[in-house]
Amino acid sequence: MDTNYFQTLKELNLKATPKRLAILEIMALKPVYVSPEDVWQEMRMRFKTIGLPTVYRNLDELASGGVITKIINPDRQLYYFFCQKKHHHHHFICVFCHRIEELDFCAIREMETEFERKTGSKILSHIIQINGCCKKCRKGNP
Amino acid sequence: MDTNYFQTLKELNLKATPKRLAILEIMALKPVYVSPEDVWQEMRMRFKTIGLPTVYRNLDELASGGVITKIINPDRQLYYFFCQKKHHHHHFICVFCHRIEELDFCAIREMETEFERKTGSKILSHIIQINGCCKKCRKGNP
DNA sequence: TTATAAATAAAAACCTTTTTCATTTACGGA
DNA sequence: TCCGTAAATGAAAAAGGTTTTTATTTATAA
Ligand SMILES: [Mn+2]
Ligand SMILES: [Mn+2]
Ligand SMILES: [Zn+2]
Ligand SMILES: [Zn+2]
Repeated sequence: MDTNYFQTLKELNLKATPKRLAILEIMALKPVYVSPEDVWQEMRMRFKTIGLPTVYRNLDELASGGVITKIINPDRQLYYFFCQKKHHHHHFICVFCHRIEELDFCAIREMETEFERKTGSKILSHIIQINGCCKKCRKGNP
Repeated sequence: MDTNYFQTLKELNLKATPKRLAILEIMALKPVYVSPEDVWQEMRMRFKTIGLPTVYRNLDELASGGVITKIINPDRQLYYFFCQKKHHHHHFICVFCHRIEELDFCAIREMETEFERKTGSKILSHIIQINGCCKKCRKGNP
């Protein structure tokens, strides 16, 4: 894991502010996905003044830069996770404790049973969704 | 496609109100996923009084009953779709026009290229996420 | 050290979704 | 068919997460 967050921020053309560095440190340590509110709570222990909008903005910027990843949760709120894996992969998320297991495979049904046996987890549902731009919309979009 | 929506509602122990029937009719015709607001706009053409909360409530009930399906959209708002397929399957969604293609396969990477070639769509991203309850949380949950 | 653009705090605004509650409606049983 | 009752609805307000606005502060390149 790369811990030169100053460098990380420079590469995104973002100023290396103490608060940004702290957000990266906080995120990198967590084996769970977190809400902006979660991050804010931790930030408040480190800084006497830290606004929630600052946390929202920074998390959004870091996600746009690909440093952290947005996590889809059934509650449709914002969550982020600092992935260790850099190649294409997916996640098992626990919607109760927010713990994440990073997965290397991509097909689903076939391995559900084996996955449950190996990890002791109970799979409640899975999401597979392909997002894109249909034929009609390609005329004038991405 | 089953169009006996009166029967559909009875099976869910829901009263067959004109508004519920209209919502089902509206949903069943659409090849796109829709927001509660979208449905409300159509309902307003059919009823002089129709509250947005009624639309939200009914869509939620229908989704709980498995009649319609929640669609995950990157904007994290509520969307629903009336699936034609009844077995386990997934969707290609166009985030521009909300058109949906119902898919029969489950693995992803392998077929992206073929899918794009066949349909003329451009896949921008895909979501695979397994939701569940981890080993630790199973002690006291689902 | 200084100039400048970028980042921030605080407050308010925003917007989707949910709740509350009084009124109306569907419908099973008389 | 008529009633009684639980369910459904409309209107209004509230909730709650997220974003915008603006004045001030800060990082950093020159
Ligand atoms: Mn990951
Ligand atoms: Mn479908
Ligand atoms: Zn499209
Ligand atoms: Zn868990």
